[in-house]
Amino acid sequence: MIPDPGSPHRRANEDIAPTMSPENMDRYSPRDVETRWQRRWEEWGTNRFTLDEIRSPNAAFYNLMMFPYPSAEGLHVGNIYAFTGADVHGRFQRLTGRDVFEPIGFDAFGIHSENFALKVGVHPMGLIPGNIANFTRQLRRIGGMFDWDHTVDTTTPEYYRWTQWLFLQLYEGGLAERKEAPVNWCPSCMTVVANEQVVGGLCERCDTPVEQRHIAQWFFRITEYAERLLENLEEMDWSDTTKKAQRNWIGRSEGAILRFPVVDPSGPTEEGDPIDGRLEVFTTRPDTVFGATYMVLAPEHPLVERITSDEQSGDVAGYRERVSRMDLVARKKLDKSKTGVFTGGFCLNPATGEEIPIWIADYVLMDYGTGAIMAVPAHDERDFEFATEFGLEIREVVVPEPSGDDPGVSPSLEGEASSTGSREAAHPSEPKRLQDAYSGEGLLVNSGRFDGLDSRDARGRIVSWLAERDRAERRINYRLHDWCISRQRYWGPPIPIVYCDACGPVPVPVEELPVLLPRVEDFKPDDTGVSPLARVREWYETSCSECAAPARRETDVSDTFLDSAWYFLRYPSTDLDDVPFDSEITGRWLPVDCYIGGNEHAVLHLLYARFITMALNDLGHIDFEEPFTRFRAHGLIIKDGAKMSKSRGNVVVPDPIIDRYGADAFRLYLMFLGPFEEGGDYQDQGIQGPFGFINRLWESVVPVDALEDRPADPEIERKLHQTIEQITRQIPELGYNTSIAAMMEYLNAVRAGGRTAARSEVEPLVALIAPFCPHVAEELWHRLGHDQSVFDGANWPVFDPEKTIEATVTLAVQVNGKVRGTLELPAGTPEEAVLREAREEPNVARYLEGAELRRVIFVPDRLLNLVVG
RNA sequence: GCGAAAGUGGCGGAAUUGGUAGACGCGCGAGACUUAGGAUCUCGUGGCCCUCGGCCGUGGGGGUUCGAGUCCCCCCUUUCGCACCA
Repeated sequence: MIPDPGSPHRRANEDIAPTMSPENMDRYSPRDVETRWQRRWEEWGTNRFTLDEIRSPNAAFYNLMMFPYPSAEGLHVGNIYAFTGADVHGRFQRLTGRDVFEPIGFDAFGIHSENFALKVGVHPMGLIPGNIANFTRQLRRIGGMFDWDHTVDTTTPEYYRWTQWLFLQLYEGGLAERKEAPVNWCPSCMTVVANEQVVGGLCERCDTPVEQRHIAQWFFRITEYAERLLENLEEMDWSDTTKKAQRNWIGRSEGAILRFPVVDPSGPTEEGDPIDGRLEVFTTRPDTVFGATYMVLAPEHPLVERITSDEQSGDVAGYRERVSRMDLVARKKLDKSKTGVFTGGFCLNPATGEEIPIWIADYVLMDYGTGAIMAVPAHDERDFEFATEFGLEIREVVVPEPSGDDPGVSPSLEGEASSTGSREAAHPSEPKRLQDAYSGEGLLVNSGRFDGLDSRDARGRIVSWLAERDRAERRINYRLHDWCISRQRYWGPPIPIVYCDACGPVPVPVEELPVLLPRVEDFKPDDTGVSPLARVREWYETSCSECAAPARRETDVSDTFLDSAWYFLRYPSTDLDDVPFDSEITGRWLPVDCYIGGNEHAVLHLLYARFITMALNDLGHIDFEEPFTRFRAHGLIIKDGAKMSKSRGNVVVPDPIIDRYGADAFRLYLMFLGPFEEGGDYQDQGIQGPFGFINRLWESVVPVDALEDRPADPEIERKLHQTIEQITRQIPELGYNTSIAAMMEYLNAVRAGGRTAARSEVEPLVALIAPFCPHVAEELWHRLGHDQSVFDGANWPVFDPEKTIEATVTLAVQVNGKVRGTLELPAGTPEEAVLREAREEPNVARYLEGAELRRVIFVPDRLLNLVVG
């Protein structure tokens, strides 16, 4: 290999001093090999980049993996699995000649660290450096191709200064706003938690039931990007499951806003009465509006008080009180029966003109749609249940198409109404009553001029009709909420805002950043609903940058997800301290070519990172709007059929395994135990196979003098080219387990019958194994006489398609679809010749005896199927 | 309840996408070698009948096809998301 003078990688040292004594030179010692090469990579700067020195724009490859939270426990097997899988991909790219930037960092702010610090009674500022040092040691030990000159620690002022800058950019761009909002409050963590961090009504971190509170919070207006976040997914090279998860989370639904004029208890309100305003509902089924027999508001709906009649005000207030006290678990329990109270108020159904009662009930959620619904009990399960409970009218307005070929979706009626009798059954004069809501499509009935229309067609027409009188408009609604980034916590970047009595909220001038997080010994959150920083007067007291009057700092810190929403932009520019990221360097390396991470972040982190990237794009800071060209989620490692956890006692501790078998064997085993994107079951004995493989490879190469200097055996050569072909195809698709199997098969073939390998047979294998086992590959590569790292220069072997072609093939001969024999024949043998050979085969002939050959199916080089009768 | 993914030997998993099911590895069995090792090597290893050979076999039941682990329909189970989203 001729060293590339233009390579940014430093050339190898001339002499490489062996650290082993001659007598143990020939035995594979993972410890010796790995410490030697880790040291050498460090000395040579093999993985370090001067990021403005790449050979050509196409050669740059940004290989990203989700950075870890540096826990006190150290790296767990799941981390190592993920990082190894990503590292294999990066090393492969590099072996094919690309300049690969593979950074790593630490996501060390957040509740996780803070809670741990509280638990052990050590300040997080004292705790994090040790954890990071330990992680760094372990990360080096597993042989990742990390560029240690470009790491990120989100808790350093050098980093969070720019996190604060990012906040200010969004603030200036009108994408950050402060508003009072009902929030989830975790009484145990003493903080607001995002909707996303509430799992089944419980706090994601401590499983405490979450309550509701109303606090002024900072929000990022991610909902304004809902449509773009959704649209871009179409074209992105991400795993389908991740895209689906994002789509579901954004939750687009098409429907309409319908306006229901309020009727004053003392008499009908004039239409368009500006004082009274109008009640709006969101519905995806405007076609059922003729069946809306009552309306329900969320108990927190702002119009409730104005609608409630005097007689009902006691009941309404009591109900609202009860609901507000209720935690979200109880409220969201599905199996509980519907509750609610009548407000005493009425509104007009805009389609029928009838007065319908207005109720409040907690099954209507304030944070979706308009916080109000039109209830169509005949065609919505929840409304049906509610109407049944409170004896409200159920009016059927959609009946299934009379074709009746799909009885499964017909409404079941009491009595013996046939499916074609639904129409009459639905007539108000009929005493028969629906037993279930029918939420399918069908033909409209009881809907005035729209009777007989298909419900799908009726939607648009009814909306247009109501829109003529300004009672409806089309609307697309999203499940996605704005991103609440405030945390009433200590361990995060202070939000860079100052409150001035005269000027209101004033952004901290960029040149004054960072707003340093002060070292506060008492950082325990309390029940006051404000951050511990609000107890540090000398910190929060400041002056307004606009009018110089005394002012007060924002004491909330920002969400950890904000730290991780832009770290990939920082990595290439960590050398620079006057900008968050350099535009030229960013233009060269971003967007990220391949991002690998866990599915647990498939929704939130990825969505936030996409949003921030889009916002920065709109604000003119970067020229791309999607940060991750390709994303793949790795699977989960389980043990004994269950997720590893301390409580189960099935946690695999990596260090002792690496001590015994080496990082290379550990890496190889992890990549071998299942498809990378699906994960797999960790078995303690499993590493034996890959470890043995490395040993056999070692023995096949060492001592190098014993290698035969001859052309590869033709059979072996063919196998080699097939193996290269397969692996070159599979590694980019993360088909690691099968790639490793292919290498094992190849080595088995090389060693079959105890034959001695030729150099040309094993040298390519050393390069092939390099992504998985970088240390041993380097060692063998070096012993084979190369004085440069195997990763410098495009050392990935190239296959010759000609040489993958088999000379002879094994054909299966079937009689009536059952294999009765096989034939070894030259590749490409035509049908007639195969048939002739097949008839010679005794076992085949037996089955053809006395039978009439009716049909012959021939798949070239695969099989021959003889159909006899 | 809704959504997604998946069910293949004792185990982890392969299968060119409709063409010899079980590659590769673990484990297990037998043997070889020995500087006794957590080493290495050889052979065997889905079940049953065992005779060259045959029958059965990819969660269960149907179907399409010369041929189904793969495609279609119904059912069962598991895992993971979401969970009153109008």
